[in-house]
Amino acid sequence: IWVFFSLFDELTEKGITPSVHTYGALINGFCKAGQMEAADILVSEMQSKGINLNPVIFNTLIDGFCNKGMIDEALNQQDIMVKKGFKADVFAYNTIASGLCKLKRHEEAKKLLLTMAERGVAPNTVSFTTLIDIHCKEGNYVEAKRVLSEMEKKGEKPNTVTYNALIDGYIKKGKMKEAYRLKDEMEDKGLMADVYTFTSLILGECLVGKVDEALKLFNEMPQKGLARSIVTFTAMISGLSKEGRSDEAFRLYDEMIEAG
RNA sequence: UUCAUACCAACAG
Repeated sequence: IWVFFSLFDELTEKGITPSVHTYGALINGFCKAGQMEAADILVSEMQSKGINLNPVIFNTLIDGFCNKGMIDEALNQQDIMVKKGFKADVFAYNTIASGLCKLKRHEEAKKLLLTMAERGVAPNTVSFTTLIDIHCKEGNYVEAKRVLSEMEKKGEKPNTVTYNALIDGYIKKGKMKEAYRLKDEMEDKGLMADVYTFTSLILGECLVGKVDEALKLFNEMPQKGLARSIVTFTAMISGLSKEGRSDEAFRLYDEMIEAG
């Protein structure tokens, strides 16, 4: 980090002034790495150079603090943003809601997502998807499905992430038929099932003890041009081993290592 | 330049 800052200072001493976007990208990098102190330094630097902060920068900081579980500091940033004359936008709300979710503060997250409209910020696809995901994680796929209809009624289009969140809610409850139905539904809408969709379905089949069905999905992925992730492999491997099929599990393990 | 989805871990029970 200190190497970075000295190089960065050198650049600016040579009269190269980074743009807001450059700062934004750097701040985002530090936020993603959890280096909020470094992000803060860049923000101060921008201000001392008279570069105006924008809502994106604030949202980036809010996300960084949320991912560290520092909701209070995130809210503080939102406060500063508002005091600077920016409105808390849909990104800010979505980010804080998902931050609350990570801390298992589901009720507060739901309340935020349900009241943002009254506060003049229209929920978008991400907002609804977050809400769907919360209901699913609480095991309430019925309510989650209702939110899907609601968002469509309001003209917000569900995307692959929306369906994936919903499908995961169904498989966790062993509702495989309905999960496949949702997959068909998304494909009918031109949304392609991705590695998340398949991994959830594989996990679901394992949970209901249909490991062969899971294997079918697992083998279908490469044929569809989908790369299986480490998560896909571990789900499949643990499904096999729970059924006592350790030889197949080990074979997949080796395959996974070879594939990198 | 910013937000949402899959496996797994921990104290306690």
